[in-house]
Amino acid sequence: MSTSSDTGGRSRPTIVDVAQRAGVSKSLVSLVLRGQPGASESNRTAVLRAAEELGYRANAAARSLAQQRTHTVGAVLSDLRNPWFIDLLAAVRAELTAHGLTLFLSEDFGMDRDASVLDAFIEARVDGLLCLGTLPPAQHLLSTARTLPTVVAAGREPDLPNVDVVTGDDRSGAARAVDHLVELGHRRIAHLAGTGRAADLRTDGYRDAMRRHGLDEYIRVEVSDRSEPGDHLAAVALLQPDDRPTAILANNDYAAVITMSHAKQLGLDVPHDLSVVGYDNSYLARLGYIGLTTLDNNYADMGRLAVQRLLARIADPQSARTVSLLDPELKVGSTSGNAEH
Amino acid sequence: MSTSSDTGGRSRPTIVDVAQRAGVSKSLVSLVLRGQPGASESNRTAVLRAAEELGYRANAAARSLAQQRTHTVGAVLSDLRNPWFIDLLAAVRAELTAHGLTLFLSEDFGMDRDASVLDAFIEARVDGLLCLGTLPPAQHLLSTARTLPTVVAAGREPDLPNVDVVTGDDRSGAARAVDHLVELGHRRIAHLAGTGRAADLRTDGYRDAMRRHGLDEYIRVEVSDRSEPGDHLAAVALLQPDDRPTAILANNDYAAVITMSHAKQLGLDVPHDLSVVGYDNSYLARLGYIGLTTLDNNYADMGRLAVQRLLARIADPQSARTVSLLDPELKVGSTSGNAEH
DNA sequence: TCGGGGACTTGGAGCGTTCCAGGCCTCAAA
DNA sequence: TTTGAGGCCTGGAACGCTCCAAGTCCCCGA
Repeated sequence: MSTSSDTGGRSRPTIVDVAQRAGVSKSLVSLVLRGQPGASESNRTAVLRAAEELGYRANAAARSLAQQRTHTVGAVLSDLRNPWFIDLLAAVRAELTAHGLTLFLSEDFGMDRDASVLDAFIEARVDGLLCLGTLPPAQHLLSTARTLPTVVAAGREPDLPNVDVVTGDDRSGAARAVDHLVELGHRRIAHLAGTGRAADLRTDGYRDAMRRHGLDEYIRVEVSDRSEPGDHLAAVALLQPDDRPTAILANNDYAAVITMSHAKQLGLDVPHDLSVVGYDNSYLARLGYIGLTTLDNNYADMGRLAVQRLLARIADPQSARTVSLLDPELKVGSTSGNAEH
Repeated sequence: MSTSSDTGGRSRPTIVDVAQRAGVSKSLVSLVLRGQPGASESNRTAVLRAAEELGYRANAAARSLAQQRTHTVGAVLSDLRNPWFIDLLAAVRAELTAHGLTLFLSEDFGMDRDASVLDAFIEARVDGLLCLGTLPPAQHLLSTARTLPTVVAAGREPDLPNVDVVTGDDRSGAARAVDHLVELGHRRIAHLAGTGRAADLRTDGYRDAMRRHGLDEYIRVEVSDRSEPGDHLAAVALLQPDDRPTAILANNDYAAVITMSHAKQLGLDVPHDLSVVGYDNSYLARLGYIGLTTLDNNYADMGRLAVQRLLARIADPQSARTVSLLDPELKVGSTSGNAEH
C-alpha cells in the first residue's frame, strides 16, 4: 500500500517493489543487481527489466548499513585556488573509479571550519580520507586520522605515524632549479620563499644547492606569507636596485608571476635582465604565453599513487607509515636565460 | 559482545553503547543528541559525557534511513578551472550550513562521465542538486532533474520546466561594458565571443548596445571555442593591422588576458592603444596587478539566492520554475581608457 | 485520600539493504 | 526406488538510527 506499482507513489521504488514486479523475492533481486552469479537467466532478465521500468536506484544508506562499507572516499582540499588541484583531482578520481570507489570533495575553509567538514565525512562513514595540499594544523584532523585511513597528497602535513604521504620531492626540485640557473651562468640567485613544511623543504633545497655550487655568499631568502600582498612585498625587497639578483627562484608559479609583473614595472626585462623560475607547473605557468620556467610535480602519478596507498591502508589500517617522494621535472620555458655578466 | 565498553572493540560505538554507558535507553540518547528538549538535566549531561568519552559519531546512513531525509545537497561543477567557482562555492556552502545542510561536490568530467557522478548523488539520496556553471547537455541530467529538486546557478542550462535558474544578467552586463567604452570615446568596439547560452546572451547584449549607440557599422564579433588556442586565434584575428578596433570586450577574463598578452607582443599598449574589458571579475582580473576592467556577477548574492531557491523547491518540488537574473556590476580597472582619435 | 496532569523515560516498529541458513527441485548414481 | 548433490530461490535476522505510543513517577488540588 505504501508504494503503488506504477510511478504513482511519490517515493522512490525499493527493492521490494522490483521483486514484486519481477515475481521473485527481494533476496534474488539483490543478488542480480549486485551482479552475482547464481540466478537463472529468465529471472535475471526479469529483474533487470523490472528495475529499469521502475527507475529503481539502490539506496546507498541502506546498503552501507548492511554492508558496513560505503565504497566512498572523502577528500579535503586545502585551497581550491591552487591551480594544480585540478590535475591531481582528475588523477585521483580516475584511479578511485577504477577500483569502484566514489569520491566526495569538501573544501576546508580555515581552521574553524575543519571540524564540520570532517564530521560530515565521518558521519557518512567514508572508507578513507584524502588530504590534498598542505592543511593548516588542526587538532580535529589529528584525532580523525587515528580512526580513519588517511593519506596526504601534495603536502607534508599532518605528520602522523599512521598517515601516508605522497608528494613531490620539494628539496630536489628546488635544487634542480638552482642547477639550471647556474648552468645558465647565474651566481646571484635569490629565493622568494613561502611558509609551511613544503615551502621550507624547497628553501632547504635552494640553500643546499647554492652551497654545493660554492655560492654561499649569494644565498638570499625573502619570505612571503602565502598572500598576494606578501608575495609582492617580497618581490619588491628582492628587486631593490642595490645588489639585485640576476635570477629568482619563487616558491610557486603565482609568486613568480607577481615577481615578473613587478620587474616589468621597474623596467626590467625577463629573461634578459632577470630570470624567473616558478614551481608547480600550474596553468598559470602557461597563461598568456608567458612560458614560465617551472617544476612539474607530475600530478597524474601522484594521484594514482596516493589512491593506491589509501587502498592499502584501508585493507590494513595498522600498517607502517610510508612516505613517497616523486621526482619533479624541470620544464624550461622562456623566463630563464643566460646571465649577463 | 560485539562492542566492548572501551575502545577495545574495533568498530565505532553506536547509540546503544552510549546508552549503556550513560545508563539510559537509546531513545533518550537519540533525543539528547538531536538537541531536543524533554530530557532531565542530569541525564542530558550524562549522555553528552558518555558520547564524548566513547568518541561517538552518528551514522549518517542509519539516520537518513530512519528519517527519510539526508540533509545533504550535491553540487555538480562544470569546470573547476573557472576561477569564479570559488566565490560561488563559498557563498553556497555558507548558506547551506546556515540551514543545517551539508554540501558534497563532484566535478563533471565531460558528457560520458556525468552518469556516474549523478548516480552517486542519487544513490546517496541527496535532498537537492545544484548545477554550477553551464553544463554540457546530458540526457542523464534531464531525467534526474525530474525526480530530484534541482537549481542551476551561474549558467542557463539545463532549460527545464521544474529547474530554477539563478545567474547574472549577461545581456545587461555586456551592454554596460559597451556603454562604458562608448563613454570613453570608443566607437570601434569589437567582441571576442564564446560559445554556449550565456556567451550568446553576452553577444546579444553587445550587439544591442552597439545599435543603441548608433554604432551598427562597427559591430564585429570573433568567436572562440572556450579553449586557449581558440581564444588566441580570435585575438589574432581581431588585432590584424587593418581596421583594428580600439576596444575589445571579451567573453571572460581569461580571454581578455590572452588578448592583452597578444597585444603586447604586437607592441600595442593597454590601455593607450587598446582598451580591454573582461567578464566575471575572477582573481585573474586582479592577478599581477593587471587591474582588468571587468564585470562582477556578485557571486555571494548568487550563491545565497540559489540555495534559497533550492530549499523552496525541496519544500515544494512541483512549484513553478523561476529564473532570477542578478545585475552585474562594472569594475573599472586600468585596462580601459580614453580612445585616441 | 484519590485523581489528574505534567515531566520524563522506554520498548519496539520501522527505514532499505545484505547475507546466511535453509528449502525445494531435479537429475544422476547406487 | 532411494540417496545425494547441486542449482536455484526464499525468509528472516541484522545494520544503527528515529519516532511514536505507552509507560512510570511525582506533585498538587479537590
